[in-house]
Amino acid sequence: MTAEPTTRLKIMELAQDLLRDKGYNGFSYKHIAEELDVKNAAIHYHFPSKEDLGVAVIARERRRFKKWIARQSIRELDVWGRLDWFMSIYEHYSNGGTRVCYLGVLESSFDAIPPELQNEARALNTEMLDWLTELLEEGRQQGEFQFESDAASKAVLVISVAQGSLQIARVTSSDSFFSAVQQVKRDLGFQS
Amino acid sequence: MTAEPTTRLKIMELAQDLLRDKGYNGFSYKHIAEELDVKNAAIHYHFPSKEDLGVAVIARERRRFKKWIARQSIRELDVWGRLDWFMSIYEHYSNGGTRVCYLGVLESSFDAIPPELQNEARALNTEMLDWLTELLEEGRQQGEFQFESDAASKAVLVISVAQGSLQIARVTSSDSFFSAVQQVKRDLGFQS
DNA sequence: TTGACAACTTACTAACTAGTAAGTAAAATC
DNA sequence: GATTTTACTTACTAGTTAGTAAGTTGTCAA
Repeated sequence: MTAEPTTRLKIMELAQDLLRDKGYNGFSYKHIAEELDVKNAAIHYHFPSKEDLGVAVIARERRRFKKWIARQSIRELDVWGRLDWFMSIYEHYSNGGTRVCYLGVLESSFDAIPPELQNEARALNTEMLDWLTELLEEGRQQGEFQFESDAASKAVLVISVAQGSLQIARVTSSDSFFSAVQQVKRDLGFQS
Repeated sequence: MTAEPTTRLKIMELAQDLLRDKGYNGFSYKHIAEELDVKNAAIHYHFPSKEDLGVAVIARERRRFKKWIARQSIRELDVWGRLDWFMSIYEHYSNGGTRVCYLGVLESSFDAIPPELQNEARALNTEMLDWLTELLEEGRQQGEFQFESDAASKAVLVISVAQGSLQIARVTSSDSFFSAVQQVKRDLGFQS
């Protein structure tokens, strides 16, 4: 889309990493300015307030998720393939066990982030839960997934496991994420 | 133990709440000072650095956990009872769906908290995982719990679910925690 | 060629951050 | 009764925070 990354994009990329690693209150415009060798006013030019920056990062992630789930190559996968794809989003976040997903970070310090960012976090959470709920329901109707609870509760469980195990992996530096995903799949009836 | 809470204890109580709700970088000595109507130097008197305060809060929680699991009334419970007790710790954190557990908070912004606090978080995490691993192994040997993976992986899964579902409950304001716990119990073989 | 606009920098601010040094009043210890 | 200790307050500091106002420079269209 763009040949060379503009300052605006560089800011968003770095902010995304910082948000993930340090939380919304764990980084400042100064960090970004020094890292990218620009002045903090340059960041304020693109994102007038820190809230704007945070919202922009999560809103982009929401757009990406929407685009992904609309893609033919994802839609034509069977239910197991789509589940694997969904988990691979978290796996992608997981950078050698040192990263967690945005939602866990934002949820953990929910009372300390600005209102618009709360809304974005809530929206992304809902969209992911809704998609996964539908997938689980479809898989159950196809006889591929086995579970007793309602699909929405199961979706919360699956995302909880992904989110939680990534966080635990961070402090134990183990591969707890992969093991957790395997258990979830087996729980749903996967024959290995 | 103490008739009236001293300033030191009040600081720790409030810091604990703030840590849980806003994260380590989401509160300041000023917040505590204003809330308790003391000067920020009073907090520095009891806890020279913010790192000391954070460590004190988590270290106390570690001592409490150790004391709990050593208690006769806990030890004499059957494996299901002990599992329920363990989950009730998280339930206690969950204050109408607005609170999460300390570990999730600290893990989420792990790169933005001071080293000694990282160590305390790691230690508490390990101690809880170890206790739960032993419980799961004992339950399996008694024929009460059914699971295929190794007990340590299952322990990570159970704690992930508790931690993750509390975080999700915070943004969806649902009772996802209770539903998640029920599913975990059913998964282990609980007959309702 | 001019004028508008985009993408910045320079230079600043007020409020907040953790943290300190020196003083004080009351209680405990000798 | 004198002195030490505890638990603070007063008054301060250096650095950081998000944020702004006023310039500067390069590009691009009329």
